[in-house]
Amino acid sequence: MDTSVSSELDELGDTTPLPGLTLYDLLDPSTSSKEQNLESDDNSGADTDNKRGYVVKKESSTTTNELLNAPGQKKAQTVRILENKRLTAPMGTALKNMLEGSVRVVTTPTKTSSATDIKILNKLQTKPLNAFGNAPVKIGSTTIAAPTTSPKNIGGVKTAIKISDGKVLYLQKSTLPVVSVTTDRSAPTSSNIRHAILPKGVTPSGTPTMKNNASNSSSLTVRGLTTVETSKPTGQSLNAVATNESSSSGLLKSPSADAASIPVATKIQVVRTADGKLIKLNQGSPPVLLNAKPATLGVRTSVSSTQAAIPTAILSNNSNKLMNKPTAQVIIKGPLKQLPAGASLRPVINNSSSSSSSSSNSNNATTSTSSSTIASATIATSAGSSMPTGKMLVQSSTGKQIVVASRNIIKLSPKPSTSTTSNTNTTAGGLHAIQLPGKSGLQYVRVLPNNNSSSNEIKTSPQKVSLGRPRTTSNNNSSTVSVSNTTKIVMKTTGGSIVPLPSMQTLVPRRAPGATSNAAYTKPLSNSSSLDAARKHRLSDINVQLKQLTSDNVTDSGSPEAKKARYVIAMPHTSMTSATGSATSTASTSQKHMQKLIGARVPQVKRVPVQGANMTGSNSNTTTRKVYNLVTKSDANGVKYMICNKGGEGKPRTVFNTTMRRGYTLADTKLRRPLALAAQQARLKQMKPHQQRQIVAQVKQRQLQLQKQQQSTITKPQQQQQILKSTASQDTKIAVPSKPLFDVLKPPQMPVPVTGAAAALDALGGSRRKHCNCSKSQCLKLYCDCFANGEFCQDCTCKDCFNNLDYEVKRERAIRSCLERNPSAFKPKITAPNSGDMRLHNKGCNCKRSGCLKNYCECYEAKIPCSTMCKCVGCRNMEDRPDVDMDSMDSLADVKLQANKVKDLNGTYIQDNRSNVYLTDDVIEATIMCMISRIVTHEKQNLPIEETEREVIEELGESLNQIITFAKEKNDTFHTDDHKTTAA
DNA sequence: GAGTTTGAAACT
DNA sequence: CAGTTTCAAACTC
Repeated sequence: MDTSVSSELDELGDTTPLPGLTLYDLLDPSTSSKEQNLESDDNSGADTDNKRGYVVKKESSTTTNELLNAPGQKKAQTVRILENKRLTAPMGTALKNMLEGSVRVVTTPTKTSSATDIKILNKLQTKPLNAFGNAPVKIGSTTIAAPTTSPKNIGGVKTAIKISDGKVLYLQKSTLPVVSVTTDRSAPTSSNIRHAILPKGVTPSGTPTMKNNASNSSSLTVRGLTTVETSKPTGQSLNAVATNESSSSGLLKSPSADAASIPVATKIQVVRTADGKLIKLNQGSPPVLLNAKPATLGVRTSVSSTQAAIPTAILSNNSNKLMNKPTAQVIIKGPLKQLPAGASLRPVINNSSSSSSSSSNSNNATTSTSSSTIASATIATSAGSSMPTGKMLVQSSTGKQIVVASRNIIKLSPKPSTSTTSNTNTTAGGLHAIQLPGKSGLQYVRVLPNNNSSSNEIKTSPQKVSLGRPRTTSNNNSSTVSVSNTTKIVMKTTGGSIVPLPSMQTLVPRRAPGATSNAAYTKPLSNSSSLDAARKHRLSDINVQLKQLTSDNVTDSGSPEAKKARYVIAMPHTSMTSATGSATSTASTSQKHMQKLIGARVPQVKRVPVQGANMTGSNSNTTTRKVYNLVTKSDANGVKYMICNKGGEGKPRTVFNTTMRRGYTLADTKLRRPLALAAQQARLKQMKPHQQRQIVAQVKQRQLQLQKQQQSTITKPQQQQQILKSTASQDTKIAVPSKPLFDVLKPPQMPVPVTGAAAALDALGGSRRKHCNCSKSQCLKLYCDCFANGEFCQDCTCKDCFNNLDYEVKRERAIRSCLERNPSAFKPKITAPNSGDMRLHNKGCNCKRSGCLKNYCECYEAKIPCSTMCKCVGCRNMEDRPDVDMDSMDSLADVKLQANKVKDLNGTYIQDNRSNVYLTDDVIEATIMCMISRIVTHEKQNLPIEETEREVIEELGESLNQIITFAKEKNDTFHTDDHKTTAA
């Protein structure tokens, strides 16, 4: 399948946004020579947890772009998108669905089967594998099971594993195809046990039931495991983070299973092998092994579980047969069988939930393996020597097997979900829309052919991995991500923003030395080989770091580099914070800070109502549902794009009556209003490829800007505390800046094109503010409004424009330069300190001659009054008052202007100071005294300061009114006298 | 449309 | 940080 944009547009044609599915992670144990460090790490559980995910000891400052462009770079890209978690309006429904965890999975009609598609890029392993029981079980390079029995085994077969909550898991190596792991909260009684057959020493965790195919002699079946703690004598919890995530991650709990019978599913973070090594099963994410989540793995399956639906990783063949399965299965197969030559390399890792699913399209032969089990995964592990290190065999339910590098498997996030319904639909264009429990939107996944033949890895199939994962923070946002071993990714939002993601790393602000809380938004500083860096910079790492961000006990264990986040596309989750009642978001923190900066004064100006502005004060939580279709696409240059289709909220538009100058369009998210996703998609379809790329790149631009902003936002200690506080309450929720990233990523909100400003419409149909006309700045300076707004120049009349994808390097350099000069360069200039507050210019204007009554003035242009932040001279752009209309003020201004322009005898204008006649010292003093009198009166009455302030201002207004009236009268007299004089 | 004005951005 | 220059939009004619 070609990954043309057009086809992707078709995919995007499905308008229903998916719940926050995000590209979560790539499971890459094999590549982690660095992970070996972790494996051998015998540190305490806390340390282990802290270090989780910090696989990379040496960070590379190499930008993603560079990495992606590195020749021969075929590593699967790990991208994490922290989506904006705002709920779509109506919030009630969306939030409810989200909280309930309902997820609907829909597949595109073009494909016979629906499946989240994962492109397997690795070489095919043709070697037969040893039986599972005879060889170490490996996933990737990680050995999850050793052939030898450990002293902990019970009867030489079972291994008792104590989990963090006191449960005991018995891991038993069995020759039987299915191994059961039982968990018992108190004792290894058989009654209250869940079975999973695991090799000794292997402690799978909170993962979907992994059941091998019947054909497989040796397999792992892990059901409903909770966070697993090895029975290491140290007793140190290896999974500190995961322990309390059961509610949020809700991995395995099936709807039918009650809490008593089924332990709360949690995710395994670390597993200790028989040889005593600690194996990191995943990085900060609940998913085990394949990272497949129990509930949600099954596309099209409706999983009803009190626990949150888990992200699903689906490896499916092009037919996507498994997608139609109502069940979510992840099968891990032990021995790898020799694949027949030419055999289809389309592995399917299908996760199906046994829960009550109402999937309408269950065409799959695969059925849920167990009623209670949430999901099963079929994965052929590289058994012993037969399987190359870092490879695993993935077998579909149809029996097809493929050897893949584990790093090419995208790990889905363990998003818990409580809803029980899931629907699957098939959309045209091969796009599969899935709805996950707890998600009100749809996630689209798609199988795309791998066109990159230059990869040194054998491509198993022309498939592309499209994985989405619900975030741990519930949201309505969904994202479809297609990941392939491409060099460049572009994210495109249906909102009209398309961002190239090749240099996602660059989007992450540099991490300040010693900074901890903002580590997630930092990028590595050090330079290293592109290959290593690319591999290192994985979403999983980010996940861990983000998770770490949520922890107050962030330590500096390991190298400082270890904590640097990579490839973070932070998606603020404001909605969830409010939905969950968690702490305030970063944005609110920032707003508070801004409010402090501007002081108590909060102008109540209503002189120029902003049309379309969401002044209802509705929180930003309620609006966003997005679908991020991260589909790699290669252009002529080999640049691949990840299209992020933001649904729900749609393309934002500026609601201003007039066009806004630079900076305003990024401002208040409340000003953005949703645009029908379908309309956006339709517009996008109409776009030409280069236009689409442009838009995609814009998203990146905005991401970069927002990342920078977010970094600066969270640097303040109190803000960090707030973040930590909020995130701590959210368990697995990742602390991300509350300001929705994709609000920023959105195209600037422009006035709805009412007239023939069609030219102002951007490619996505959204109104485009205007077109720049830069001639000397190359559109790479803030002079250029397009650049300043994070947009690419489109249909502009600029000269020598570098503000496009063709000059991305220069562009990014320019962006950095701007940010170096002013970290807030791309921040919104106009923001509202609090919801419902009057917007204010953050920096204030500096007008000298315009009186702030011309569009030269940014405040005036933004239709907001000048504030104390302004340094303007002769400002007349002041707050409006009910009793003083601006017309009067304008009249006064006119009087002044007229008075100042008095022709002398030669006919030239001379300065006339009569305008100052009205504002004598006495008048001013009297006015001030009146105001002071108000203050004194109020103080005596102990009235609120707000009221005092209000009345003082009113007093001032009244005084000005009188002055104006007087001035007008005098002016009339003046003109009359002047006329009489002239006549005389 | 050309020229002027203006103020933010950039520079020194 | 202040002053100057550059720049592009806003404005005027």
